Amino acid sequence: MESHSPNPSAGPTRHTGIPSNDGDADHFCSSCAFAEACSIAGYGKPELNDLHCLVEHVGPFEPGQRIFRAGDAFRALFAVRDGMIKTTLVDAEGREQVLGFYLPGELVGLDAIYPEHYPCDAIALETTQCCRFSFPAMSALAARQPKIQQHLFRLLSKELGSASLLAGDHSADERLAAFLIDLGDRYAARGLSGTEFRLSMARADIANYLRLAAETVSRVLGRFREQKLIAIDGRKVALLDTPRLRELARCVLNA
Amino acid sequence: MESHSPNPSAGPTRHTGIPSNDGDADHFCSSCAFAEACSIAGYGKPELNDLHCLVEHVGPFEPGQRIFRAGDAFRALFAVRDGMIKTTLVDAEGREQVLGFYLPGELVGLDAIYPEHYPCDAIALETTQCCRFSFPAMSALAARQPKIQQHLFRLLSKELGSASLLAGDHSADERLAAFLIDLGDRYAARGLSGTEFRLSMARADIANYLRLAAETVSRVLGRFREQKLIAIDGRKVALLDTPRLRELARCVLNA
DNA sequence: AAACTCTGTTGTTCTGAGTCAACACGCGGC
DNA sequence: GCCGCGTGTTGACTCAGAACAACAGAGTTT
Repeated sequence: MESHSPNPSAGPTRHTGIPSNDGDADHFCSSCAFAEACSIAGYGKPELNDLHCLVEHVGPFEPGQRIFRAGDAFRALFAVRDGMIKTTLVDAEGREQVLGFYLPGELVGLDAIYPEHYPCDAIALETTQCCRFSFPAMSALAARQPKIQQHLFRLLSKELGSASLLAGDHSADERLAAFLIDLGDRYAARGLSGTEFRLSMARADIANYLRLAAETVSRVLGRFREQKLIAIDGRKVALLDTPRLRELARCVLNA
Repeated sequence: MESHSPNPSAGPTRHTGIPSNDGDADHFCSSCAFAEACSIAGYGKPELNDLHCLVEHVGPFEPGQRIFRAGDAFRALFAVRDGMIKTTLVDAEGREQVLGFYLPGELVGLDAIYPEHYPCDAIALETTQCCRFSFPAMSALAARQPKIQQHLFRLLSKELGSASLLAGDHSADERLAAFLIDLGDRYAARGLSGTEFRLSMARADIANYLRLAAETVSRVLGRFREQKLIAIDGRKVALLDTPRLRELARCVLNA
């Protein structure tokens, strides 16, 4: 592990309901996957309370710890509050396959609804805290609150659209440019810098996610640096020439 | 076009509601994407009527005709009644990318919910008839009928899971074996033969869908024939050794 | 029946990315 | 300090599949 938290509490801790002393709740909630649903429902109204009552804070999870495992019964969706999660599939031959990376505000577990079991492992990449949304409670609420139902449909459909992107056959350069631009855009949507951020995942994870060899990722990032497209030092990256990167990424990202 | 229907009516025809003389309605509905939702609701009950009232039969569409185009406003989901549909994305460079093939009973358009516009073209590969489900009416019904809401969540989640499959990095042999096995399984789920069926799409479409060159598809199919895994004549294919094919496909298909 | 088009197959060459291997760096433990 | 370990970078070689090209068969058109 690159950085190991000095926090002595090894396992995840659980808080039922919303702690009253949660100072950053408002900040987090404003960029959470359900922010839109909440604001439509109207802060302070009973509907919002309904939504908050089915939420549970879980964590912290230390790097490498699993939030859920492939095969576990599906009970809940998880929104990342802080940190980062990767989801991985282990295929018949035992090879790991990275399906996605989830930033704060994003929702993990939507692909578990149909099989009713999580199809993949969810693994913390950094010290990570989550909101746990009970899915039965969530569906019940969605049935009463059309806006929330609509929101869930949209979240599912959105993930469906982005899943198609990685599927195309693109060069290593295009894939990496798209990866960096996409991460940047997602950080920006969260209100953080979209041009300077930390890659929480190892090069091998990036490579696996993009279906490339780790060596190829190294080489392409090196070339991008030579071409002054990015500055990169370890896991700290800065996008220097977003227009050219976006141009490279265009055929991957745009539908 | 390989086979051109002699049907003189060029454009798609529309029937509002369910024609009373639709002899095969029951047969089709029993294998449609909403069959489960209908049977849960209970045939003959008012809920089923609700569902049927928001359905419209559209078609026939002739091969090459579009059911919807990328960019069209999203109003409805389409279930294939008869024939076959491919969905294709046209990227910035104008290159076509096949996203999926849809058999009778399957639902097209779920990826349009989020963007509120169809992200891709839907093109008939054979003379094709569809059921058109108005999405606003569908959501309204889902809000009243939790089972139907649940069913839609499941359909979305299912498609999300299968989208991950093609994303893996697999050899041409594995991809083609998985493609054939998957098609067979889907035909079988529909009540048709899972080992002998027609490939409605051109080799170039298969290749594009699997992110291979058309020549590679030809060669691999030829090799499969030599190895007596399949018998293939033009677009008619028979799976001769499903166990071995399934073994080949294993790391692609199984999660 | 010749010319054309569309689809599919086969042969040859070429290349992007994988694989194997060596090595550099930072970090924690002894 | 030294060692081991995980992570990342770089170089040399290999290979699966792409690209290019030629051609065959089946329909259509003239």
